[in-house]
Formats: sequence, C-alpha cells, structure tokens
Amino acid sequence: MDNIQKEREEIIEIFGIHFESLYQVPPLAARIIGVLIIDGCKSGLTFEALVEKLGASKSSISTNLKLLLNMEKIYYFTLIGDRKKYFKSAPLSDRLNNYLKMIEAESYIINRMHDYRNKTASCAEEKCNLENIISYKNHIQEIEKTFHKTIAEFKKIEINNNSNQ
Amino acid sequence: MDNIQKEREEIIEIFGIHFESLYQVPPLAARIIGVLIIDGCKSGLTFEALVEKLGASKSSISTNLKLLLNMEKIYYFTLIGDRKKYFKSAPLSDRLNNYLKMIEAESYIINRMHDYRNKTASCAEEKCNLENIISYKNHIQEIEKTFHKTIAEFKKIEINNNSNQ
DNA sequence: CGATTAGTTCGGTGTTTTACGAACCAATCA
DNA sequence: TGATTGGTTCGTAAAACACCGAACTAATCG
Repeated sequence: MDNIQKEREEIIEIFGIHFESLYQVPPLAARIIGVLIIDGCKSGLTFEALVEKLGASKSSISTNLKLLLNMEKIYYFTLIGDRKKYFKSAPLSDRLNNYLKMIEAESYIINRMHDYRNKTASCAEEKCNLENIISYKNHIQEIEKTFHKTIAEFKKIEINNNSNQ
Repeated sequence: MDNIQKEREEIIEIFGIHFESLYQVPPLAARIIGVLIIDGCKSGLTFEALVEKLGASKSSISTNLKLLLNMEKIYYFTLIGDRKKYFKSAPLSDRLNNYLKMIEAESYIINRMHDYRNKTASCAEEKCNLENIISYKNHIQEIEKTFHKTIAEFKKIEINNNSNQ
C-alpha cells in the first residue's frame, strides 16, 4: 500500500515534467493536470482539494486553473445544490489532438518554405533540394492523415466507454 | 525582389517562434536555426555571418551555437586551410525524429498510467476506464509504427538527394 | 442581517532566463 | 615576435516568470 502511494507520487511528478514542456505551462499548472488525471478521473477534484493536494496557495491554484481552462486542458462541472466546481482533465483524445496540431504547424512551416524555395531556387543543387522538400511535405501529409484517422477511431471508443481518463 | 526579402524575414520569424517552443530554446537559438535553414542550406554560414545577420553579440551567438550543437539541431564542417566553421541545420529527417520522440514519451507516460490503474482500479467505472486506456495505448503504438516507417522511407530519399534542407 | 464558503484579483518578491560586454585564449599571419 | 582572426568564458544587468499573501467579491446559510 505504501508502495502504491510512492508510485502515485512518482507518476504525478513524471506527468508534471511531461506536461510542463509539452504544453509550456508553469510547473504548478502541469502538476494540477497530473493530480487531476491520477486522483480526479472518477468524479473530479474541487478547488479546495487541489489546494490541499498540491500544498499551493489559493491564488496560485486559481490562476493556473484559469490558464488550463482557457487552454481547454481541463474542464469542470457542477452539481445541483452544490456551489463547488469539480475539475477534470481533458479526455485522452485531446492529447492526440495536441500532437496533431504540432504536425499541422510543421506542415504549414514546410509549405511556406517550399513556396519560398520555389521562388528563389536557381542552381542544380537547389533544385535537388526542392525535390527533398517536396518529399518531406508528402511524408508529413501522410502522418497528418494517419493522425486524423487514428483520432476519429479512438474518439468513437472513448465516447462508447463514456469515460475520459 | 523587395517582396522576396520581406518573405524571407517573415519566414525566419515564423521559424523562430516555431522552434522556440518546439525545442524549448532561447529566442536567439531559434532564430539561428531559422537563418541556417533559409540562408545556410547551400554551404552553411560562418560564426561571423550569424553575428551580422542576427545583430547579436559574439558571446550570445557562441553560447547558443554551443547549445544547438549539444542538442544536435545544428552541425558544422570545416574546409582545409580555413579556420572558420561552417554551420548548417540538421537534416529534415531530424525534425520527424523529434516528433517521434514526443510520441515515445507519450507512450511511456500512458504505460506507466496503465500499470498504476491496473493495480488500483476497483469499481466498474474504473474497469471501463481501463479499457479506454488500453485502447489509447494501442492507438499511440499505431502512430509510433507509422512514424518509424515514414522516417525510414524519407531518410532513404534524403540520402539519395544528398541534401539536407 | 452577519457569518461562512468559494473563489478572484492585485501588488509584491524571489528566482530564472536571456543577452550583453569585457577579458581572455589559441591559432595563424606577416 | 607581435598583430590579427576566430572564437570562448565569465560576471552582470534587464526582463520575465512563478508563486505568494492580503484584500476583495459574490453567493449561500442560519
């Protein structure tokens, strides 16, 4: 049992580091996501519970919750006759979407570069280079398609399971 | 002609923002990558050229080049009878590798979570949740495979083209 | 109504980051 | 050998960031 507690803390820490760099959010925001995934997956966690679990101030929790809500990395629901908000982390499919967005950014970037090179390439070496860029573009587009397919597929299962962690 | 110059600057700026968040490097490091891709793809750029093009100090350029070399986001070569180093950005395939690494990190994270949930899940809702995690794991692994295949494929073309931008 | 709950906003503080200039080093040139 | 080239290293200043406590608001309870 004590071992499980240790594993829990380790996972939250690993999640914290992961989300901090992946989403580029402050350490506390990343750790909020961590505890919401680990402890809040069933019925969510209240503001108060987060303050206690993370040992942070109310103001810091408030600020970082606002940030994560804006980013749609978390959401909340309320219960009738209960003033508290219950926070949960976004469903797993959102994480796939996040990687898709990155690939889409890469796609945009490489398209811009292709256009530019098209206009400026002159010597043989640059023409060859152009071939390479076109190939890269195609491969990125391939990956993009895979993501779309995979996300659509997983979302079906996710909704069926009526679950979000 | 002036239009091309404007487009060049805009692309370097876009690249800067992109690599700054993607690689988590200082703004200057990201802009170094940008100019190396745009202006250095043929024969590389020297230390001095980077100082001039970016209007930054020698010390800042030096520090950031060291950082990017360590990260293997750039490399350099030398010419006989020439003391200068010629810097180039890593080949395009490295960028695919970068996304693969992220997916691998996601894979690790979800495996850790699956192990943990396996040990702690008790009620029906959590069992259902477990199903979902397993499905997510499988989908992530699918994406991983696609990446490996795509990278292997693109690398062949890249080497054939004997090119790196 | 006053007290409590649930949270937000504001101003400040300690820390980290980013880029800089000055001094320095090591190799080559004249 | 002394000057120049091609950088590196170090200490620092400016700015950004993360978190905090105190004061505040808005809703509900007794």
